[in-house]
Amino acid sequence: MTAYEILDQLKNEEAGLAPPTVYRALTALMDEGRAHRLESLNAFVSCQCAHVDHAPVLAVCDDCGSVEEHADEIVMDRLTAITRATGFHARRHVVEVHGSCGACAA
Amino acid sequence: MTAYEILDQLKNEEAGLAPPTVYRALTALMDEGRAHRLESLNAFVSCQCAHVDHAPVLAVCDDCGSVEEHADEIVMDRLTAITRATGFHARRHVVEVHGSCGACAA
DNA sequence: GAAGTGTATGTTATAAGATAACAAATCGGC
DNA sequence: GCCGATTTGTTATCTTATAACATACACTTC
Repeated sequence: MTAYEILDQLKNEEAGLAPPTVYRALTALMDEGRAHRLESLNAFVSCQCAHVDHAPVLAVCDDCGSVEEHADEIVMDRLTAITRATGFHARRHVVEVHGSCGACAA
Repeated sequence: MTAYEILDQLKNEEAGLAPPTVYRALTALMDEGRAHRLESLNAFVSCQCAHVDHAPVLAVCDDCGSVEEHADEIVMDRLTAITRATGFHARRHVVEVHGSCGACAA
């Protein structure tokens, strides 16, 4: 869901809302780990995982738009290790996979 | 480098260029594997790797803006495997790491 | 309690990123 | 050469995100 889609929905309930309000709320939710940014679609998804420290792997179905969330510490640790080889200090990971979900791929 | 930064530069050499032209060129370059999209910054980077089939891991320094490119088949394969557990058919990977590069972290 | 400072919130305006739409040119097949 | 498909260039508009500003609120100091 993009910020503007959220805005359109909230406008039906609460007149006069503007983009900054939505973005601030989304930023707060992400800081709490309750929502994730989906960079490749300029969108946001609510967190479906039990609270983990690592960013999730988001699998996006290009056909139906569904988003699956996978927590995988091995990937994140490997990313941190790869980049550490050049002295890089990793702080935030963005991991997204585009494809077709099980239902659409069948 | 964002598309508009590229556009500004090209405008000095070739008057009258417009965004679509730049985006088309960038799309073509990405199709050839000669450039990569940096989703989290709405930017593009030229490909520095020997030609690999997999999307690279892009490590972005939030301090100086430098971008390191790492090719790692293990990460990509694991991403494909994780998502395949639910029948997902992976086609495109987005893997980016934000942090501080070796020079800035020192 | 009043004043000052910093932060949060809401609103307005604008910046930044991207694409739709259209016209013209080019290419390939017949 | 003609026609349809594709490519290229241009104009216009859409989409996403943030800067800027005003106001309110919270906290600290006197």
